[in-house]
Amino acid sequence: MTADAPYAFDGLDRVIHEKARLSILTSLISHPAGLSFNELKSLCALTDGNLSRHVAVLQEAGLVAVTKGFEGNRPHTTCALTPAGRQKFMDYLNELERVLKNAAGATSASPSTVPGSLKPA
Amino acid sequence: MTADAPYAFDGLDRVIHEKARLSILTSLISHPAGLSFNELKSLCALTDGNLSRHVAVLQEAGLVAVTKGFEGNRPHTTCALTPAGRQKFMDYLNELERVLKNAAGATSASPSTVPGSLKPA
DNA sequence: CGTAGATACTTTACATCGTAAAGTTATTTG
DNA sequence: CAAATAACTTTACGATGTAAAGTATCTACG
Repeated sequence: MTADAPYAFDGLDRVIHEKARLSILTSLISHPAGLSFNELKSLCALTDGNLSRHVAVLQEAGLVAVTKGFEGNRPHTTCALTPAGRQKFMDYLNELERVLKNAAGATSASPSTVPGSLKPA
Repeated sequence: MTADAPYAFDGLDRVIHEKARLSILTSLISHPAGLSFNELKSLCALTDGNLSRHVAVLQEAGLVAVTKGFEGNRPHTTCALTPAGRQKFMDYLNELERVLKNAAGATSASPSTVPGSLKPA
């Protein structure tokens, strides 16, 4: 009797669930070789300050690795998913799929539902 | 050239995307006849105050209809999706599916990606 | 040569927001 | 009638997302 809340979605990690960071992570998983600061900026449509902060959060959480170097003589930051980050993101995606299935199941089906009938199927 | 940020996910409405509210909306779409305050509380594993606030937000956004009445002689609040809420939630779910497809596509495929090759497939 | 503008970020500062704790009103129970 | 329970609501605080300003370096122009 501890908790069987079917719609609680505990697996939706806060760090990942945030929209901007979800964008960043999706970009990165699609580009395993990593992406530069500016590439991320345009792919995700984020401002400089915004991206900087979110990347820092992801780095502190150990989800992305940030490499600061120089391209020519200008600073050049590259970001890539860490193995752990990739794993956690996959876990998150699994939970997302669960959300989607839960919701999608109800959307077209069940033309009528009685008030008393909790806990669907 | 205004913006073609493929990973921006503009459709992820803030009001819906929040974890607790996502729980509530998923609960409600699965129970079209509506749910009581307490049913929602246990389905979503939220505290009283928490649920109260989130429901208020959803109501102000026009996504859920809140009906306050009496069951016997105790107050009894019932929540249900509005038609608009249902529509917006469906739109959100579509965007979620896009996120999932974007990410899932990259997870198993593409054993190597060259740094220069942006804009996948 | 110097200065105005661009590039690549970082830092600060504010304002919003989620959450827990306390408060409210009414109603049972001992 | 006092204490406990029920069903919420309000307040208060801390965390967090975002925009604006700041920093440092480099390039182009006159």
